[in-house]
Amino acid sequence: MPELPEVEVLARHLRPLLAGQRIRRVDVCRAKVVRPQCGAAFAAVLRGARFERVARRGKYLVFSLRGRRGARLRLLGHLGMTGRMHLQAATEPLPRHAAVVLRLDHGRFVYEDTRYFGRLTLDGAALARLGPEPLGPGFTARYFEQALRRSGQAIKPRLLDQALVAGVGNIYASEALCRARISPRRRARQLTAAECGRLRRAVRAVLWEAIAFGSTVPLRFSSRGVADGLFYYGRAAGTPDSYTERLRVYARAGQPCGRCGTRIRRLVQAARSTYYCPQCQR
DNA sequence: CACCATGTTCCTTG
DNA sequence: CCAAGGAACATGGT
Repeated sequence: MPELPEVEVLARHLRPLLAGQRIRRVDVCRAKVVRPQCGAAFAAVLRGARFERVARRGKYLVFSLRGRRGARLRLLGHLGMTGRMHLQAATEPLPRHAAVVLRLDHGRFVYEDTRYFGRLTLDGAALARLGPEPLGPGFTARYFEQALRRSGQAIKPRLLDQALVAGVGNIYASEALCRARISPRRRARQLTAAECGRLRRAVRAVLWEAIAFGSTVPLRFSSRGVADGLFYYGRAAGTPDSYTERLRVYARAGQPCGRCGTRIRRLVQAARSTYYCPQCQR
């Protein structure tokens, strides 16, 4: 669930639910997802803290809290590939892969992650390494063009570099290149100014539309069942077919391109799948 | 059994 | 030293 749009929708969902809530107790079920590595120290700092703000930066959730002695705390959450966060009643069963549980005054905040690739950390250093927000003012045409000019890497894996632009992942990288009609194999520095401009606009449009889509789906962040509200692969269980059409190329190898009918292809770049239309994207 | 999976970090290769 | 690519991480779905 974890590219920028999914994290943004989650942040909006959690914001009103967490504001003002106090952490009574912290249970670290999987020590490896927590930093500092000592789960006891992590728990001790957060115990008694109160949530003040929930924000997003790239693929990170940023929780601002006030510690029990008044200190400002910043908790970063990264969902890895399979992480989820939701609130549940204290009487509900914990999900199988619960990694960290924050017990609140009423109910609890659960971070679960089947593969445990995600992280919760009190160390904010990761944010300093991120590039500009793609939907923010720092992601200018000039910045993007100059940043791409410095790399001979293929443009698709280049888009996954969080220091170039923060929040684009494997799904939306393919989608943005499709929308901009640029081949994923093109070298970054060989894109023309016009192509850089198209790609920048495509990145923004694809992310913006995904957020808009996610925000209109009634979200139910339950840990079990199919309709858990996160628009994974563009499919929300039990919703009309139009939602399944949301992604133009991702995971559609062999299916006809919606524009020209050519079969969509899958290729592997830097050990990740890329999907594209060989006719439309040159 | 084989292969694939929304991400990041670390190691190797050139 | 640098850039780029691949494996590792851990679990589940098809």
